[in-house]
Order: sequence, then structure tokens, then C-alpha cells
Amino acid sequence: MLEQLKQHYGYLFEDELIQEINNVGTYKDIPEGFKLIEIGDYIKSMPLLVSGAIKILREDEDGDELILYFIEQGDTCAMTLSCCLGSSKSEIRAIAETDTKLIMIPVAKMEEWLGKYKSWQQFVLQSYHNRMSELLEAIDTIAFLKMDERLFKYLKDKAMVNHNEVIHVTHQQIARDLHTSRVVISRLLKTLEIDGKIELHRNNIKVLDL
Amino acid sequence: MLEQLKQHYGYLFEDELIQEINNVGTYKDIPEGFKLIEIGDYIKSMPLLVSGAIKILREDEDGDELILYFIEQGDTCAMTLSCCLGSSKSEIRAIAETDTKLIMIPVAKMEEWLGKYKSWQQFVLQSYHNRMSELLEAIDTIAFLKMDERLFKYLKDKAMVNHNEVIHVTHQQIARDLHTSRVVISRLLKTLEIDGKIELHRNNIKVLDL
DNA sequence: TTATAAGCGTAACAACTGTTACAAAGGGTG
DNA sequence: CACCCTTTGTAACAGTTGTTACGCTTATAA
Repeated sequence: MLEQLKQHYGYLFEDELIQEINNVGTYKDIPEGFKLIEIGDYIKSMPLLVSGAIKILREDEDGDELILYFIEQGDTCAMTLSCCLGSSKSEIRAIAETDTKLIMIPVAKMEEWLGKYKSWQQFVLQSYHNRMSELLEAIDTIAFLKMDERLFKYLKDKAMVNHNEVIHVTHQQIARDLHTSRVVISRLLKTLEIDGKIELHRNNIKVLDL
Repeated sequence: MLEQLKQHYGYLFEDELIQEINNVGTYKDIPEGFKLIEIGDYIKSMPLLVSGAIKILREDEDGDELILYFIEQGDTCAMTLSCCLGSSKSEIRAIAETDTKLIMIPVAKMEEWLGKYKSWQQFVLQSYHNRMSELLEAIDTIAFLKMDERLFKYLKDKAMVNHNEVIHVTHQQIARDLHTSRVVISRLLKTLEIDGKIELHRNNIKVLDL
């Protein structure tokens, strides 16, 4: 774990803090599709992403979903920060988008380090800033883009975090992430294919115009 | 200023910090409609709201606006926090919704206090948490509600922060805040009136179903 | 008073998105 | 191969939102 830590977080944290993380953190291997956080969960530890990607979702009272953004290597989940520090429930759902490696840090340590390590404080504040920006971008996407633009952005983002231009996903799954219906997605995907931006195959989509 | 501070922030901050704020803070009276922050601005001081309300807006590259939320007494602007601590540009616009009183704190002090006062650190983190929740609520509103529901929520929120069931606003202004057209708003307002939820008058709207 | 501009109401239509229904294709299993 | 289930394609229609156009009212100034 120490090597992973130094590699991905060494430039952020002083050696002493890296050592502390190494001592109290728990290394975890998460398979694709695993649900890390459910809405309403109380969070007792905070994840540092080492590799892979996590999908963050919002849900309304009717159970309708909506993707907010992806989290990648070097990030942490600011929602988790929020929840830990405020001892409140999670307002989002987190699902492993790919196989993921992460380090879990107990909430008690996390608070202790805030006073102890300037670099940790900076990291936490920077994480909040990043997540805030992601949320604003999500708002832009929903508010200002039409469904065909949202769809194409979604495909590109998904190809990006998977490091693969071929996306393994069904139309129905996309529809759920974008909070619309399968028929609408099929229709728009077909148009994108005609425009030469993607190639459609069963259970996967190749994004050409990256 | 000291009295105002003790009244609105005394329960949050220790006396010593209140004194410091009193020493370095600048008291400001802001008239309704005044633009406090423009998108792209670099922020060099951070506001603590004493009274009044501030409207936070997002804008896309075409100049289309969208209201995110209102900030009220006892709050601060987490976007400002973000910008100050990261020395980055503002991603939002802030406009005084009502006549507003606030205390401006220089960014240097703000950072200094983070290490010095536990209560300040708590306040900053709590502010981030609150703003994150507001952004999520904004996303819910845009993504899951139809325009008539969004409109009614907007009217109620506006009545709330103005402490007045009568809202002084034109249909055109509402349309701009909700990123739609005047005709759409007029149409939906008329329906709300027929349903007995509001009363329409020239330049103002009375919200009945609060 | 008349002129002018801002605000509002309404109709007609267009564009986009959502729903229902059904058919066809692909993949796996016995 | 026959069978079944998932996935995708497509048509037809409905609902919501956006656009254009025009007329009326109200406030304000000349």
C-alpha cells in the first residue's frame, strides 16, 4: 500500500502523513458495479482513490436516477467529507464504474489530521472545490444542453474514465443515468451514428469523435 | 459592528475570534440589485451575511442565466471560500436580492484562522456542506421537476427570503432566472392563478399557498 | 392629452421529449 | 435446432416547452 500511496499522493502529502495513512488506512479492491455508498448511509470512513473510477448518482423520491459525475484517481469523495465531518447521511449513491482500488481512512483520523497537517487541510479544501466545480458542470449539462448533447457528453466522459473508446453499456442503462427513456436514447444514438460520431453494436458503443 | 457580530455569529465563534473579525472586517451596506460578484472575478475578500439575502446565478457561454439558490443571514458564500483558498476565478454571479448588510473579511485572515480557530474551521467546512446541499437541491429541481413546479418553488423561495408574500418581479425577470421564455412563464403563472395558488398583479405576484 | 415604452395575455405553431406498442435481431440453453 | 430472454429499431402519438406574432393595458413623459 505504501508504494501506491507514495506514487499517487506523494506529491500532495508530507512523508509523515503518508506514513500515518499507511498505518491506519485499509486497502480495498472493489469490483465494477459494486455499490460503495447508498443514499441515507452514515459514512464512517473516507475513501482515497488509487485507481479506477466511481460514478456518483442522485435520486429523487420516485426512485428516478441521474448521474452527477465520475470520480477518478487522486480524487476523494467530497460528499463523504461532508458527511463525516457533519455526521449526516449521504445524499448521493456511489457505484464503482470500473474495478477500483482505494484506501479507506477512519473518520476520527481524518478530523485529527485537519488540525495537524496543513497539506491534509489543503487537500480537503481542494476536494471540496473540485466537487463543487463538478456539481456546477453537472448543472450546466442538465440546464443548458439538449438531450442529444448530454448523451454525447456522457458517452465521451464514460469512454474517458474507462480509458476505452468502446463502452459496454445498454441503451436502457444510459437512459437510467440520464433520467430519460430507452426509446429516446435509442433514437438519439441512431442519429449520432448517422452523423458518424459513434458506432452502434449490441451491448457496446464505440465513440469515434473523442 | 461588534453587536451585529455577537448577535448573528456569537453562538458559532469564540469571543477572541469575534474580536478579530471586528478588527479586520469591513462592514458594508449593499442595496438591492447590486452585483457583488461577477463570473470570472478574482475574490480577495469573503462576505459574512448579517442581514438580507443574495441570489446566486450560473451562466452559460451564450449568456443564458439560471438561478442556483439564495443565501441568507448567517451564511457565507462557499464559492467565495473556494476561490479565495484556491486563488481561482469565480464560477458564479452573486446579486443582492434585498438590501443587505455584510462583513467582508480579507482572504489572508481567513486562511490564518483556519489553523488558529477550531470554530472557524468548523464554520468553513459546514459552509461547504451547506452549499453542496443547496447545489444538489438545485440539481433536483432542474432535473426532476417540470417547469410549473419549478416556477412555484421559485416563487415560494423568493417570498421566503424577502419575508414577504408579495413578490415584486416581472414575468421577464422570472423567465431569465429559470432559463426559459417570458411567454412560458406568463402561461404557467396564469394556470397557478386559476388554481388559486397565487394572485397576479402588474409588477408583483402574491403567493397564497405558502 | 397624446405618444411611447414596458408589461402582460393569448393564439398558433414548432421543436423536443416521453409513452406505448410491436417487430426483429442476437445470444444463450436444453 | 427450438425456445426464451434481452437488446435494439421504429412508428405513431401525446405532452411539455419554446417561438413568433399581435393586441391590450398601464405607467410615464412630452
